Amino acid sequence: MADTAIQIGELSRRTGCNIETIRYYERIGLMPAPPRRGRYRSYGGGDVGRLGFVRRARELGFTLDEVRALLGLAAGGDATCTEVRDLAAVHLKDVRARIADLRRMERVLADSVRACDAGQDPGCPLIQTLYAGHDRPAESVNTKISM
Amino acid sequence: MADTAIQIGELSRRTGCNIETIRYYERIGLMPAPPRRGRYRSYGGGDVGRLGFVRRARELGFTLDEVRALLGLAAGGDATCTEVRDLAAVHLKDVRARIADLRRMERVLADSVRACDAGQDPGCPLIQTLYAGHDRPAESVNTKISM
DNA sequence: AATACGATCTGTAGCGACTACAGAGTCAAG
DNA sequence: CTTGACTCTGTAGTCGCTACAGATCGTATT
Repeated sequence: MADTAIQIGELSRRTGCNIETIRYYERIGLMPAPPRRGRYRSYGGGDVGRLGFVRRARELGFTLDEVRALLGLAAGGDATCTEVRDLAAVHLKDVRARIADLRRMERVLADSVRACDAGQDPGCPLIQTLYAGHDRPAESVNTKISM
Repeated sequence: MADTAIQIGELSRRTGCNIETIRYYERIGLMPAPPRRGRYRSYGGGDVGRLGFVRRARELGFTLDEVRALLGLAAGGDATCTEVRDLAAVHLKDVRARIADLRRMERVLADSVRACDAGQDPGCPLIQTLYAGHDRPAESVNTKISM
């Protein structure tokens, strides 16, 4: 436990997290500032764990603020499970909304591409879709256009 | 056709596009700088059409660069349908990849929430998932974590 | 001992697609 | 003549990184 000290490059390799990103996480207070060996950052096993946690949470689509909250909850006792659950449930709802949005896009795009391939319309079907719009002004579940 | 001149607020209302965003589109050259009545921008029917086109393309998830390309193609003749089709097809692939990513997230989240609800594990199942990772380092189709 | 190489350091600026101000000017109605 | 709604310009902020530039550090080789 004592001499498992590693440098930032090794931490990066073990977690799959970019070096610049690690330093960024430190700047915004998501990762603690580690002690220095000389002027180099010196990390331990705890950091590998914490950063791994952060990365996995990010892979599940949690925002950095949510990750911060999760880290706080994870540190607390086990009475926090409900809170974690609720955070996840809210996020899950969001993920599902995004899936729904994307599926709508997918459908329209696939239809257009198919119509293009059929090639019977005078003029490009997709361009026509874009010019005319399709009935509704197309409000998405998420108000904003989420790239 | 002559006196259909409208102000930016009206254009915003008709297209559902934020005023600031309209000015932003002008700055980046996606919308042409309209003539001025005094110092106020004065738009015509063509602008409503063009901006509507842009908005619908954005709703389909095209990037602004892709929208620029689509606008160019739309202006060109009808030999461009193939190019439009290809642009759409590439984008469709991307949309599908994102859906796949989100579905992976959805599955893990839903599982965790369910496990939390069951409430049999000692400790929170989601927190445990995040700490331990689930077998693979979880590479997504899109290399980067796409919020 | 000099030098080359790799890793790390700090600090700043850029990305995409907006969004949010501040502070000034313009216009019509009451 | 003032109020209120609208518009103007310009700049800075958002999110989550990513990409530099230019300095410094530690080790290995010549």
